Amino acid sequence: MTEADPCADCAVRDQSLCGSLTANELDSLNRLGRRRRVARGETIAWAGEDNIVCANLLSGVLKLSSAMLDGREQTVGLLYPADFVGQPFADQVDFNLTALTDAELCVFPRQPFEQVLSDHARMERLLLQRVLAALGDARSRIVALARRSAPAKVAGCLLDMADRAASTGCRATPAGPFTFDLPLARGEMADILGVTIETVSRQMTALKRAGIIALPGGRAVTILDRIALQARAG
Amino acid sequence: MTEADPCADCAVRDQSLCGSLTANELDSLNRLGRRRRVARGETIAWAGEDNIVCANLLSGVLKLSSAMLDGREQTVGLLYPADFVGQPFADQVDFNLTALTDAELCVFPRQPFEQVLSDHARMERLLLQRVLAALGDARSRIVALARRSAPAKVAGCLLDMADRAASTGCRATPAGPFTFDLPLARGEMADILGVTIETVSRQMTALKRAGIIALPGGRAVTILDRIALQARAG
DNA sequence: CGGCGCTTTGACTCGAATCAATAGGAGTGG
DNA sequence: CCACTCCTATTGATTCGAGTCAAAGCGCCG
Repeated sequence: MTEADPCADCAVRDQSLCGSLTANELDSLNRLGRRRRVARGETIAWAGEDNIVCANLLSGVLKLSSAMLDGREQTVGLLYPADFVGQPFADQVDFNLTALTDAELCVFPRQPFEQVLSDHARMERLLLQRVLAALGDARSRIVALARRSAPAKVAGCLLDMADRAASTGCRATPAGPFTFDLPLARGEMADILGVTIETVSRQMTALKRAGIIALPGGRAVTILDRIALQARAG
Repeated sequence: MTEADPCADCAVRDQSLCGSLTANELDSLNRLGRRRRVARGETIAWAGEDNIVCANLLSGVLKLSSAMLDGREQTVGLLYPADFVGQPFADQVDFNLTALTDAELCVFPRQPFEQVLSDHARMERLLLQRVLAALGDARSRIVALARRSAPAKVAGCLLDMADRAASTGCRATPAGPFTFDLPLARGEMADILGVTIETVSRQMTALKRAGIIALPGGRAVTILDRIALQARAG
């Protein structure tokens, strides 16, 4: 091979779909995969375009979203490192795919990737399980969007983000104060929760005034009273 | 075989996952499958229960739903004939599964069914494609629930139901008046759309007064002006 | 006929959107 | 270092849509 093994330094080798493959089998994907960096805010694919690629997300956070006619936007899902990105077997892309932070992808052309799926049943099985999990996640999100009040949405979002942050380093005592950086701007939270920026902002200040969270500055959030936050998440 | 081939009279033989199997291969499922009838309103599985079975839906309409603490309910998906029912690989059921109409299922014990998936890659592939489609559907539903007004939700629901009815017999001229039976009571529409019964009722009468639909009685709905209905669906 | 469940309608309330300033904060250039 | 700008976030005043509460109306079946 003229090229160094691109998987050797892969941060998500064991967490991603590739974890189902032996070093040997990985070769077939190796030949297909190309690293790609995207900057915060960059849109990787637009809804309605031809569906060209799939990928593994190596680092960063991506969002899947749908744009309304009136310019508003609704986020339908978030993608984190080791998540699979893309829609196999679809001719067109259904949702915009945008980087919320700087991110790095391992990109595969879609159709050859589908062939790899056919050749590696364990990988297809793993993908099926991930898609089933994503389906469960999307359905839970339906319930939250349709039935929760704005305070509950914001509290729930903060808890989700805190759990996500806790599971990727920066662990602290689960009961005590816990500080982390939101990967989301207010507007992005609003797009996820199906409310306006102003509503998110108001709920955040309400939580701050209630002594449940603190906002030390920047994108940092400190959870002072997790129990109270969970109570508000309904 | 002591038992007559249960697939011989299956109404959805070619539309369901079983369509991927040859008559020979079908034997392995045949041995697992049992027909089950459920009555309108009957709940087949409760969220939180052990996940025992998967199934193909032969006839009728089922809903997947989540119950709120306060007694309200949110429907997260509908299932139609030939749809696959259940969550392979999950230990617990995530959502209540309830019959909206009298229905008939072809039920498989979950774990043996998973083995059949492993043995029949074409079938697993087909399931993957269906789950991907369900994911896209759930995400579209997220957008509709989070961002559409009540009039748009009701109009959109009627169009969905009309399309579904049109594709299963009772076809009429696409432009002219088109009458069909809603499989849903008002309360069920409300649970799907994330609004109250009263709101659904008001929107229906608003559409009737605008001359866009007629309500001939029972569960029948006539679409008089599809264009206007589409306009309201946003 | 009477009761029960579903639907419609009305009056009122309340929560979140909208409209409109104002305030921070990061980066730039004088 | 400070003034300026741009962008995001916060805060306030007001509106509007959908929820809530309450009361009929209707159809169905015993």
